[in-house]
Amino acid sequence: MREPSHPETAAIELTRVLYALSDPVRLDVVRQLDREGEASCTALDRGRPKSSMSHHFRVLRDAGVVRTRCEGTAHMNKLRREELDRRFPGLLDAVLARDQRHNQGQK
Amino acid sequence: MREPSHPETAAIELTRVLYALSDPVRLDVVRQLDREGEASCTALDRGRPKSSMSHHFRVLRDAGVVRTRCEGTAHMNKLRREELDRRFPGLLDAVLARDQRHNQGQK
DNA sequence: TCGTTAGTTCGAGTAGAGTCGAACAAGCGA
DNA sequence: TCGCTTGTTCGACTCTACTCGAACTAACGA
Repeated sequence: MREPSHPETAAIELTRVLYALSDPVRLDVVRQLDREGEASCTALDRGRPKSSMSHHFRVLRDAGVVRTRCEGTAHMNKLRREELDRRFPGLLDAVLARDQRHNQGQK
Repeated sequence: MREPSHPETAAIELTRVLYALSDPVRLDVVRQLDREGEASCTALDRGRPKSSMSHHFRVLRDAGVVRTRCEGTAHMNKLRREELDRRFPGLLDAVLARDQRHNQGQK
């Protein structure tokens, strides 16, 4: 299991990012990464099967939303914050900020 | 063909909006609406079949991204800008701003 | 080297999208 | 009322996603 491939910043596509973020499970993962910084796949699965999570991480990786780094047997994931901010200024802020308001104010 | 139903502002869901915007055809429609204000379905179809466009407008409507108003036989669509801005501040700006940069800088 | 742990890959099942032609419905003008 | 125009709905097709168990692979420690 060598380091998985990631798109370069310039190759990150808006529609793919939006698509990656449009799934509740993946949005949840992104939220957690935003709060907790870097985390392994298992730490973010909330009890969901490994194979399902592996699928979602792949989508997030391929879209350029997260970067995965191998550390022993664990795969550490983190948001590609700066790169995304540079490429789509304000997008992640809007998605995640809204999220917090949603969690606090509405529920 | 009475006025189609639209979700209330408070009922607009982030994941559905992101999903609606993640399709190139729909994103293109949203771009055009952003530039041109209000427009009929035909004016935005770029030669695509009516049934396909009808599908996309439905997705955009159901997600709360556009509002459709009947005017004679035509259906006029417009972005629900203010409502979206209120519910997800900065989201549409990020999506559309990036869009323009993309169109200008890259193409 | 043998487990153990952490993820990936595969395969199958199910559901949902996008595409498009054809038929339908509604409003308008002649 | 008869067309014409504009969209919607329906049905069929194809493709892709999500889900999850099972098998596999890689790294680490004892």
